[in-house]
Amino acid sequence: MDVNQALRGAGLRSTRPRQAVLGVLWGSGIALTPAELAARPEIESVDRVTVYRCLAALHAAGLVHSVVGMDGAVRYRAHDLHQRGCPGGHPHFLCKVCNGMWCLPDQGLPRVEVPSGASVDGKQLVVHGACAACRAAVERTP
Amino acid sequence: MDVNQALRGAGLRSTRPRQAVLGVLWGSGIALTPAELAARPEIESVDRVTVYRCLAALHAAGLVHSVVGMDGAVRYRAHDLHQRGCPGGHPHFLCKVCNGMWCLPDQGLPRVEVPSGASVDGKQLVVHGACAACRAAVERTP
DNA sequence: TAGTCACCTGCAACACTGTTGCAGGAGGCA
DNA sequence: TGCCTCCTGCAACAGTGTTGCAGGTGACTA
Repeated sequence: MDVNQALRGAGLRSTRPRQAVLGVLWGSGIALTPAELAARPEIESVDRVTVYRCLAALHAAGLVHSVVGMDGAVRYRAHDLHQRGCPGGHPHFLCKVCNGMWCLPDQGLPRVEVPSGASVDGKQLVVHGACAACRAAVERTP
Repeated sequence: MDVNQALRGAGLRSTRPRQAVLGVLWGSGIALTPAELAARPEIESVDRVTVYRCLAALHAAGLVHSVVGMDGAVRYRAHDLHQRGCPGGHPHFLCKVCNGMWCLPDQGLPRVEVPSGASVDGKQLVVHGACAACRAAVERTP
């Protein structure tokens, strides 16, 4: 499935900015903030406001999910191409050095007892630390 | 232990803004954003910048811990008076209606397998939904 | 292929959040 | 009481996200 098909399939118009945003998210494989996205060469020419609106549309259409890192930044991650309607029902790993965020889709989220009478809409588990590449870089240049 | 003692004990000067901020956090029992804190009558007269700096100092001194909600807002919660050096090592419940945040200190955080070579500094689990009071309010006024 | 219409984009402006620099003031100790 | 360090408040700024609006474009129909 390509970017065009994915957009159409989700009921969205296939426009250049949306193709670019979804293409970068698919290509990067990690979760990106709107600012990181806007800095990509493929998206540099797209207005900042349009990036936000594209992300909102993709999110509403279920093509991406969002995660809030310990730094308070919202990051967006494209779902696996062949696994529609992802969930985001998994932990995420956030590297404090390079700020990259990775999904940990093999693992689930634990059951949590909430205060009596409260209802649960969703959960989010973020693990923060240093990724392998950043640890190696730090050890090379102490 | 009172606010003064707590500040001194943590190696901080006991000033009016710090007393006010810590007092409100202790009194409220829930986690508050800097903006929510600054809106409190006890703190209204304190400069916005000072609120941020007080929170940073209290956090560094281990008198409060911080949590990032699904809304991207950082919230601060005072530790239990008699339980120094809290941890934040527990889940938090965030009400999407009133934006209140509660600690769930009886429960731990699960073990998570991170990508090979990565190191873990900490974890954060946020459960979002509606608190009992907000659910009741919604049901009363449909 | 041309026409139409709803949706999308880009620009400008704004609100909010958080940070930095600096001068003056207050807390705490001798 | 005096002094020194730390803290506060003000001003200014950067970054992030939102809103309104005019114009442009995609997709559908005839």
